[in-house]
Amino acid sequence: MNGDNLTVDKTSVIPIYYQLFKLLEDQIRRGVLKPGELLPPENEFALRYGISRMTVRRAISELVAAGMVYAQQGKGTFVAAPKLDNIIFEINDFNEDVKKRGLNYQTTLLEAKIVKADAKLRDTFQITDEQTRFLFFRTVSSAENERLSYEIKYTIYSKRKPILEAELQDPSLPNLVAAHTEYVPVSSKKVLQVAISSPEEAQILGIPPQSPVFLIEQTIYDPELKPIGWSKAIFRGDRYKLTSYDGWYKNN
Amino acid sequence: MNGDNLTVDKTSVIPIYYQLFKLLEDQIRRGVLKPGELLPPENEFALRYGISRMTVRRAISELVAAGMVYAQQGKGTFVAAPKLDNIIFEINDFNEDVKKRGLNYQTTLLEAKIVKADAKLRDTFQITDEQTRFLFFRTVSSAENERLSYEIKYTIYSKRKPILEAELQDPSLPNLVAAHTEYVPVSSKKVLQVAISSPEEAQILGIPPQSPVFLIEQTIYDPELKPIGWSKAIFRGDRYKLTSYDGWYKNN
DNA sequence: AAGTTTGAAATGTATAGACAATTAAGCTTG
DNA sequence: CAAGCTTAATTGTCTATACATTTCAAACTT
Repeated sequence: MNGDNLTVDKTSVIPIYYQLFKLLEDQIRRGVLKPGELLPPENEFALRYGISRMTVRRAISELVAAGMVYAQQGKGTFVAAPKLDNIIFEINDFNEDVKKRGLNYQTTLLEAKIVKADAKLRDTFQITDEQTRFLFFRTVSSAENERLSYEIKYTIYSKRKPILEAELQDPSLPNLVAAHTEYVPVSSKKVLQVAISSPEEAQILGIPPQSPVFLIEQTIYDPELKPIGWSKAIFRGDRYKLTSYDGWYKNN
Repeated sequence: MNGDNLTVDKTSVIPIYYQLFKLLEDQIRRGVLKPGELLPPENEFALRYGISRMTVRRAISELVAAGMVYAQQGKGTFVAAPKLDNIIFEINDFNEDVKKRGLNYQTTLLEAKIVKADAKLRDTFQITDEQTRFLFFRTVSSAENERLSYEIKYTIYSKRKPILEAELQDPSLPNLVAAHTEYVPVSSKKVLQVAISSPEEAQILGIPPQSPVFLIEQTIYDPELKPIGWSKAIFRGDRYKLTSYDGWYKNN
């Protein structure tokens, strides 16, 4: 019941290395093995469980990959101290957050058109050709008839593909770029700021002007680091908060 | 010069698996191998370079761990599509950000004392004992004589260790918890919000009241998920922005 | 023509063994 | 005693091999 299975089953369909990995992971999560502590040597595990040292190494390397232990040649393998200051989330988490609360969530397309590059756009995309065409999207997401976020997106328009309703299912910037350009998106830069809503944004979101909002700008690049997509998203500060967990929480 | 070394050197001190890993990583980063593409089978690599298949597997498993390829039993190994919507940063990045700009950065201790739990504190720490004592810290960080962030921190005070000037070198919450409690910090929850500065915060930071700020609350837990530390940090919205890169940017 | 079987190709797991590299402790020697 | 040497312990790399599992398509059967 308590998961204290201190053996491995060599006949199980579950790989031996995985059984051993889970066994050790569990002991670390529960604090039986504490940060800084020395693990038994690989050969002892091999002997104790009647398995090959390479199999033991496989289990331990999974722990290393998970950041739960670190090995020092000549010394041994130690339980690591968890990194607790990381904050990890996805841009999508902003919306997942709302969906999780079971609200009726939807994204509406306000506008989609093909535009030529103005000076500002040419600058962000580092191009000089005034004829280059871009796809432009404006969307609003809302829950329970309340508007929560507003987003504008630009991508280079190099395929002549029509804009489909279907792709609004996942109107994320990487997706739009992949669908409408011939470039391969491989890298991305995001800048997260606090801002004060502009009159236009306030009007669209139905909030008082000068309200605090999250502002996320994202730029997407191809392998040559050429910008191929850019977006700016505004999230209502009074409706969104981001929660991030890490470390070795117990999950069982 | 261009890193196009398509061989591995079996006599090098650099491990073979690592050479092969770098070789493939480079081709993926540069777009020679594109997302979705099929890699040659492991046996072909082994034959081509005159190395063992297990060594090839080691190289590929590093690529898998890096999220750059994925393997499907029976089918083959494919180049992955990079995840571009992740936002990853550390709480410390708020300050690193400022330090990077080469500014004279420093953290000042405003107050440090031992307090007994009031009702609100007992609630966040989920305890009933009114006698439990806490360490309380208030710090301000500034650059070029301008105050940028304000932070209050609480940790359970179970060791009788005096508060040292030294530990203000790294006054991060996980650090303080480790130094002053007997609990082992293994897990953490962070909530990031936009807020409007309170009169007190505005006064301390020297900004107009009602200014937009980042608010980060962090709770630190022991293996039993008992809260052992809590902090609230306020960052000036007009001075901080967070930048996050991911995907397969070229780094050479 | 439709369904079934078979087999080749690919990745996944496991083993036993050899040797390299690093560390720390004990020993030797000047 | 200090410096250097030796050795045991431990993790790191690499090989060759065997068999399992999954996928897919070709061959075969009905």
